[in-house]
Amino acid sequence: MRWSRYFWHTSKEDPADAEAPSHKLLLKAGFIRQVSAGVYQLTPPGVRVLRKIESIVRKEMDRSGAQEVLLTVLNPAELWKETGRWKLYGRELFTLKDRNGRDYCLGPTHEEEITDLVRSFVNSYRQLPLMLYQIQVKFRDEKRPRFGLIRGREFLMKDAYSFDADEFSAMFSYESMKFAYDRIFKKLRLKCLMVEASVGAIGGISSHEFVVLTEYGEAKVAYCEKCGYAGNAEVVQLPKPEEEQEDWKSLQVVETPGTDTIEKLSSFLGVPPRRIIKAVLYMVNGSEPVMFLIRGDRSIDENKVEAILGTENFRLAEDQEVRELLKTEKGFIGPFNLPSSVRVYWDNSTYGLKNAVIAFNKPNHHYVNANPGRDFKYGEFVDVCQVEDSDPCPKCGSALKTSRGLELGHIFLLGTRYSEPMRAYYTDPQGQEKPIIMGCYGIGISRCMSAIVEQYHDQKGIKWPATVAPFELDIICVNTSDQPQREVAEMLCLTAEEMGVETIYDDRDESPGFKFADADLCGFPYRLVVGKKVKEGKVELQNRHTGEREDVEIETAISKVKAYLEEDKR
RNA sequence: CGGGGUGUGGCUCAGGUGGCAGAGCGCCUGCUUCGGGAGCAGGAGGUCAGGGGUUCAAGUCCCCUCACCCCGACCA
Repeated sequence: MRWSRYFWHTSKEDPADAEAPSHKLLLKAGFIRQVSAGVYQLTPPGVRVLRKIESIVRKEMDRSGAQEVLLTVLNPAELWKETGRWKLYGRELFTLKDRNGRDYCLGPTHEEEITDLVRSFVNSYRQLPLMLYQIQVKFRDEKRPRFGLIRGREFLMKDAYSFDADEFSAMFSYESMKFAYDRIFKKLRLKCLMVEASVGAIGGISSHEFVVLTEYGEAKVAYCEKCGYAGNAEVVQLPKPEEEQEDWKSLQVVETPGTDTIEKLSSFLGVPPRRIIKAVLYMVNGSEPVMFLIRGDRSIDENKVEAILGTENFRLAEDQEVRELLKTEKGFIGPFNLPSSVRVYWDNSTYGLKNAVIAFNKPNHHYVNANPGRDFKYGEFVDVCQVEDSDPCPKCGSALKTSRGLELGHIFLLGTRYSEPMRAYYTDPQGQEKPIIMGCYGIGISRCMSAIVEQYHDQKGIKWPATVAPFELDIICVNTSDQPQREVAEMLCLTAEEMGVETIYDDRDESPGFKFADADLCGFPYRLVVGKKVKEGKVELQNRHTGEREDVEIETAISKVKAYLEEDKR
């Protein structure tokens, strides 16, 4: 491909609206262009990368026995009403009406539609198991699109669905997807962690996420370097700590004016935050007060709260509600003399404290040296504590590490959440009608493109792994007005194409520095520089990943590149 | 959905206290140059996000709307 005729336009300036490296570089290098919030166009090189990711995913899906389908973008509301998700999915669903006023949505995921397809043809155990997948554009009206392709409102996703006769067989399908995902992320060269994920309110059986560790992700994960355990922060259970060993001191009431935060209280009393018991009041379903008590140096994980409450419909109590219910101010909430309507939960972190500080619903006052058993009684213990670095691993007890992560894949054993309400039943060998056991398995294809850039870039630009690079080789002619140089460059270009090396030939009438900068920015794994050394029968081969340069014979240059590439892609 | 910020040429931005619309990059023409975003000369390119208001006069002051970005809670 000749760059002078190729629709590829890079920019010298950093784009103003981008923050994340992948967002910045994909824009600057001209792979994507923004059309509106969370909606992007892909240019020819952008499509080349995307298609490569897609074909890696497709190949591994096919290999694991999944069969490709193409479902619709425009989904009729009826199917969504069958499972109740027309209402449940909420504002994220892009909805529209046709000319006759019928309701549709732009598919954000396709459980309903695939179940509809399968139930129309499958009615016997003899037709199971079955695994179908598609690579399709999805639409979600995200509250906050972010970071370019990382979270768009329109994005490309691979979604697979498994259909099995029983749970054992379904587990088998699930495991086969785990292996497929492992192979896919290896091929994409993504350093990826498989973490245990929450099964959520759907009541699924098993769920894992595949996350890459990057600060531009929205998942919080904890992992153990000792035993290999890894989990989404919200599923990592934190146990009660050891009871502290310290003699009881005498209980005191201390005036603590204006100490409405843990920091202020801690420095006012000279007591470390971990000796303070913090009370947080939530309102569930608008009006049911629930109090959580947690150690002052820890914070509440609202995903865990959701799991305990069984609803996502809760929020922190307003100042006014605190006054009405507890006759006190925020910062002075405690578990004493509460109205009977207030449910109380003690986080595990509060267990075994000695000589603690705790509020008792009197503004500007705290108890100091409060001790469980003498001054107060614990109630029901729960785990709502956010995981932090060096918390104990739930498997082996070693210190955990925590990190931000970007979720690229999610696999989920669904059970009969969709097959039951949609009556996707089959007849078993005994003639009994049974619901099909389902699983679903997603990979954010366009998101992977960003994730790869997050993991493979430097100051100068992108460093595409050979498996997904838009072109494998960039040929630069230093002086295009030098006849011999140009002839060598053209010849190398032809040879490369004949030998099946995907090549772009930078024949643009620009200075060498300009072309070098673009080559670094756009991230080709290999670059051949045709310059002065042509006289000696040599050209320079550069490796974008290692930065290494070597002079190679013109005759063998391409076969050398090809050999390197084969090694890289292995 | 809460909080913060920004909208001026294709891109990145400048335009105290109202007074002829600007620069750099990019683009076009010509000449020179050619191993790390070249030089000189000439040229084109604007609904200053949109609407309303104040004023002799608004990019600039006031009100409203819209768009986009960032920080938090949620999805791949």
